[in-house]
Amino acid sequence: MSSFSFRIEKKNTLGLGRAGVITTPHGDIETPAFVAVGTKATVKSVSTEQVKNAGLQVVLANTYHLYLQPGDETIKKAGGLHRFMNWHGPAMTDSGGFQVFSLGSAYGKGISKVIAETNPNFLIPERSLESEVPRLATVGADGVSFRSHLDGSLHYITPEKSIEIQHNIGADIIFAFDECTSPTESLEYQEEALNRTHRWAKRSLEHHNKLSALSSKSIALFGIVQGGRDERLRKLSAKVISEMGFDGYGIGGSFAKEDMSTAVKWVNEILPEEKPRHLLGIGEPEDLFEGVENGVDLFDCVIPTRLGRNGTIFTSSGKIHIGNTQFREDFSPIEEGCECHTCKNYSRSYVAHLFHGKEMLGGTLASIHNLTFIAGLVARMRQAILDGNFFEFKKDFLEKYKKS
RNA sequence: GCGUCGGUGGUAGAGUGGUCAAUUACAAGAGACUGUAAAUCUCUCGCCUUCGGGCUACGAAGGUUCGAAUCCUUCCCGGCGCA
Repeated sequence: MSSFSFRIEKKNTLGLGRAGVITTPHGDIETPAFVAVGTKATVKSVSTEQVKNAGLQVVLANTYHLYLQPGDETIKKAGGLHRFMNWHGPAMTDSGGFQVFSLGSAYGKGISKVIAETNPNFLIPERSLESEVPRLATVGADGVSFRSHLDGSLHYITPEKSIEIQHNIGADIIFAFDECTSPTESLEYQEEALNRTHRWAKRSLEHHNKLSALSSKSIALFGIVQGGRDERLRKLSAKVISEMGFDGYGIGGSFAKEDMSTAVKWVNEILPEEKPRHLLGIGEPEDLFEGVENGVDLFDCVIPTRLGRNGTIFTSSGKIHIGNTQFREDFSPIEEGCECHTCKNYSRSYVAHLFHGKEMLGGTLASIHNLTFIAGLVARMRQAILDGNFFEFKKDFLEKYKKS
């Protein structure tokens, strides 16, 4: 009946890493896989054809952003997300849970998904600058109040509402509505928020089942594990969410850089092995290795496109700022031997020129390369697992990548 | 030639006696960015510095003044007008 499934092909002998295949109504995803973020039903500055050619198998859009604009009813009328954005492969939507964080406790404070361990201020509750900036999201018991960043209008999102919007959007995989907490919150708050996320997970699942029963469409729902940086809460969350019976799992939260792999390990040792796991919002090369090694199957991250648009480009020997003086007359490709559209056709000098001239194509070419690089890296990790040499590959790659 | 307006840091362009190494924008240089409030943001941008400050600077040279990018004189250069 359900056209969603996950099959493990091979496991690492050490650690929790595995290679597998997720089947969705819009095709298979070979895992581990990197998911392109297309928040507003577009991977910024890149066409869906270019996304596909860059080797991406899946895209992730955002519930809250699409609800505000153009509206989920519009997407439903258009025939669903796939047709609306002309992406015919597997697609996912995030629930809006991240916006509870980014537009709520993190709003205007310069706090993000991964924080530097060298900034202890961010880890001490109440030390975080009690910003004068009013937050745009406020958590209530039943849901979250959002003040639209587009026009100031007020919107109340409950788990049921998030699921309803996601069904209207119609991706293949959707997420339960959760609360991504700030690492600056106290342990007491983390626990309170976690209990809320668990209640919301249950409500998300119930509403999803209700809507699914009325629909011919097959949509998979992933539950989200939270728990901050606390071992007890992370493990509790993994257990509670596991027992609810989701199709797969998201691992959420804002991490201190050095905590991430530990938290992922705690969680993945508990989550059922036969279901896919998605580490939400993570995508730097070092982090991807840690995730895969610790049993993550899916990653999504804005980093390839955001960095690309801002002029930072991935290469196998580290990141470069393409606008830097040294590239102005460097007529070699971004990365020698790279098969992406950018590297096959343009020089560093040309891309640098586009950035200096503020030409839109610069962001596009850089994004195409970065997407190719990151998706390709995860694909190589997958191959390494299948070939039984994941750890050698990790060592070789990082040695060269971090040298510069 | 006479008259007139003007010459400010890479560029444009503020400032018109002290709070000016000089507002601002652009250019330039560097950095940040991890379920996208982001084609965005931050920092630097005369020279030297033990980061306290020191030195040289607003066409050039003199002068007035306690003090000048700012006032005066002459010169040089440019725009415009009249010859």
